[in-house]
Amino acid sequence: MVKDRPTIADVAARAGVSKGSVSFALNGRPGLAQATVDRILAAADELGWRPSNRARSLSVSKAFALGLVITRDPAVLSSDPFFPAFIAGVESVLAPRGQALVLQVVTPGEDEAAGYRRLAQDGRVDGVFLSDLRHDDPRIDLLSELGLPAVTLNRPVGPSPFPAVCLDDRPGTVAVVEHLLELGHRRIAHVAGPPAFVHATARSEAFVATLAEAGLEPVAIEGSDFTAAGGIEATRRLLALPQRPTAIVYANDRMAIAGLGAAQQAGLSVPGDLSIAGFDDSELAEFVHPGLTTVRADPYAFGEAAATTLNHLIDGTRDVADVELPPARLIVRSSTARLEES
Amino acid sequence: MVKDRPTIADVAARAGVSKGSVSFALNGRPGLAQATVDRILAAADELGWRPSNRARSLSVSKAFALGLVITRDPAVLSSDPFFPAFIAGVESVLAPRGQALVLQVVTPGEDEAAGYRRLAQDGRVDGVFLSDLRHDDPRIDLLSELGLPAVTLNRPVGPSPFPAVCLDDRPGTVAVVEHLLELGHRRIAHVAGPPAFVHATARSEAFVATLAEAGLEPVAIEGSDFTAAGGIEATRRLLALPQRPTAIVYANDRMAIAGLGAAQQAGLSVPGDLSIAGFDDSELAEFVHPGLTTVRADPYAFGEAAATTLNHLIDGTRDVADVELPPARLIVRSSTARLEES
DNA sequence: GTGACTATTTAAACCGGTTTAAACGCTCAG
DNA sequence: CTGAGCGTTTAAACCGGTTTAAATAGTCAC
Repeated sequence: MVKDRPTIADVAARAGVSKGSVSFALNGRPGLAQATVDRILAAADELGWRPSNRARSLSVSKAFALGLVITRDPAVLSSDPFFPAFIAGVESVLAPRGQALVLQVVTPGEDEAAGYRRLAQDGRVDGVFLSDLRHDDPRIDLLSELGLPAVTLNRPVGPSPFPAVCLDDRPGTVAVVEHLLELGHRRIAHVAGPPAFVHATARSEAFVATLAEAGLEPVAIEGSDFTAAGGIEATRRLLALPQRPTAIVYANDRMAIAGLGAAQQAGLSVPGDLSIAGFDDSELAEFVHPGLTTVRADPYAFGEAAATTLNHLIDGTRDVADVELPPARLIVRSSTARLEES
Repeated sequence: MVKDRPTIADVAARAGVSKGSVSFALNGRPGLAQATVDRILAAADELGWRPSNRARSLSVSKAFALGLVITRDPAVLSSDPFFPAFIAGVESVLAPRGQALVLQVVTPGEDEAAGYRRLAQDGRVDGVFLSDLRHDDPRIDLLSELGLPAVTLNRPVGPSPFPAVCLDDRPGTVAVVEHLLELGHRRIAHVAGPPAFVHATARSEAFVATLAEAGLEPVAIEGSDFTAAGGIEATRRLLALPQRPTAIVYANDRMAIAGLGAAQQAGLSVPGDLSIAGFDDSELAEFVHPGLTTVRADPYAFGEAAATTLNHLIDGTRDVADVELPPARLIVRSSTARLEES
C-alpha cells in the first residue's frame, strides 16, 4: 500500500529527458535551456519528488549531517542547561538546509575517541562540534588525523587547525566579582569547575584577576566538578574555614544552587550571612529562594553560530574566521546583597 | 595525503574473490566455504576495511539510525532531567550495533509534523521514539501514514499500531500521597502538568484516586506546565487559598523546587508549615534545602528498553510486545514532615 | 564416460543519485 | 556545401555496497 516514492528516473521519464538533465535542473547547473529546466521542475513537483538523501550521500560522499559528541555522565548531563538550548540553535541552522544532527552521548569512563572515530569512519557526519574544550585537548589531534572538519566551542589554548566559536566567559565573571566588590565584599571565595576544561579555568582566572585588580586575594578557591554534589562538598569546606567568606562565586548555577542549599542547611541566611552567585542563568536560578544572581549567556545563539561556521568550513566556499559572540552578562537577583557591617 | 579508505573491491582483490563473496562473508551468509570466509575476513582485517554505511544504506534501503524529535521550548528543555539520561540509555543500545541517533528539537510553535515528515522522507532514520505522548496524539496517525516504525513512550489511550514502552507513573504518585497521608496530612493539593500529556494526567489521576481511597478530596488541583515559572504561579495561587494546603504534590521536580522557593519567599517554613513533594528525582532535588521528597524513575533504563524494542520492531524478527518497566519509587527526604498539630 | 546433483563462486543488475565525455542539432562563416 | 563553433542534451560510468541468477567445479551413481 505504501506507494514507492518516485525516483529521478520517474521524473526524467515524465519530463521526457534523461536522468542527467534532471540532476542538472535540480542543482541549478548551467547549460540547460530555461524551458527544459521549467519542464523538469514542474514534473518533479507533480510527482512530489525529492532526491534521495542516501543516493546523494553515496555519490557526492557527503552525509548532510553534523555530529555532536557529549562526553558526560548522563546523571550529570541531566541538569546541564547548555546543551539543549545549544542544540536547538544548531537545529535552527540545519533544518532549512535539510541537514540532520547526529548526537552521541559518551559516558566519561568510556572511550571518547571511539565515539568520534565511529562518526568519522561510518561517514555519518560531515563535521563535528567540539564542546567542553579541554586544555591540550586530545580530540583536536584526533580529528585532524581523522580528517573530520570541526569547530571548537571556545578557543583552545594551543594551536588548532579548526575555527573557534567563542563566548568569552571572562566578562561575566568579572562583572560578578565587581558586583560583589561594590556591595562591600572583600572575603570572596570561588568554587571552580575541573581545571581540565578551558571554560572552567577561564572563569577561575577571571575571578582571581578581578580580585587582584582590586588588591585582593581570594579567600579560597575550591576545585569542584560542576555537579550539585560537588557544589555541596565545596561549600561545606568553605563554610568550615576559620574565617569564612562573605560571598561565594560558583562556576555554574548547579553548584551555586546546591551551595545555597548547603548554606541554608548550615543555618546561614542568604544573602544576609553569605552572598552567592552562579553562572549560566539556568531555569531554576530565577525561582529558587533567594533568586540567584548569575550570568546569562545565550547558548541558542552559540549553537546557531557554531552550526553556521561549521557549514562554512565544510562547504569550503569562503575562508572561515573565528567568531566572537557577545559576552554573557550579569543578572542580579537577591542571592547577593550589601555586606552587613559587623 | 588522506588515503582513501579501502572499498569492498580492494578486499575482494586482496582475497582473490569477487565483491559478492566479500559481501557474503561479511554478512555471514551461508554458501561460502569456511576457508574462503576466513581468507576474506583476514584480508578485510589487514586492509582495515569497514563497509561504507552510505553504500549499505542505499542498497538495503535502511538508514541504520533512529530518530528522536523533542518538541519543547529550548529554554524549558534545558532543565529537563529526562531526555539526557534517556538518550544515554538509547545510545547504549545503538552504539554496539553501529546505529546512530538523529536528534531534532522542535520549538512548540513550529510545525512538529514537519519534523517527523522530514526525518521520514529524507530516509534519515528507520524508526522514531514518540515521547511526551499526548491524548489523541496526532503523531500516531502521522507516523502510520508515513510508514515510519515507532515506539511510544508510555501507552497511548486510544488504539495504536505501535508497541509501547511504559513506565507507570501512578505507583510513584500513589506512594507520595500515601506517604503524606501517613504523616497526617489531610489537606493536600496538586500541581499538575498540562492535561494534554498522558503522563501528566496519569499522575493527576493517581493523585485524586489515592486521596479518594482515603475518603479525601484534593484541596485544589492547579493546572500548570511543568516549568519552574509555572510552578511558582501555581504555588502562589495555592498559598493564597483561604484554607491553604498543608502539603503540595507536584507533577515534577522543577515545579516543586520552584514551589519550594515560592513558599520560602512567602515566609513559610518547609516542611514545618508546608510539605512539598516532587517527581523525577532530578539532580538538584537532593541538594536543595530542604532536600526534596520525590519519586525516582530510571530514564536510562527507559532509553535502553525503548531502543531495544524499536529495533526489534524494525528488524521484524520477532513479534514485539509492549514493555513494562519497573515503576518509579518514592525517595523520602526532608521536604515532607509530620503535620504539626495546631 | 555421462548425467545428475550439490557445493561454491561469480558476473551483473540494482539501489538513486552525480558527473564526465561525447553526441546532437543548429547557426553561420568560408 | 562543408565544417567549425556553440548551446543543449544524453549515454554511460561511477559512488560502494547487496542480491540474484547463472556459471563452475566436484562428487557420485549408474
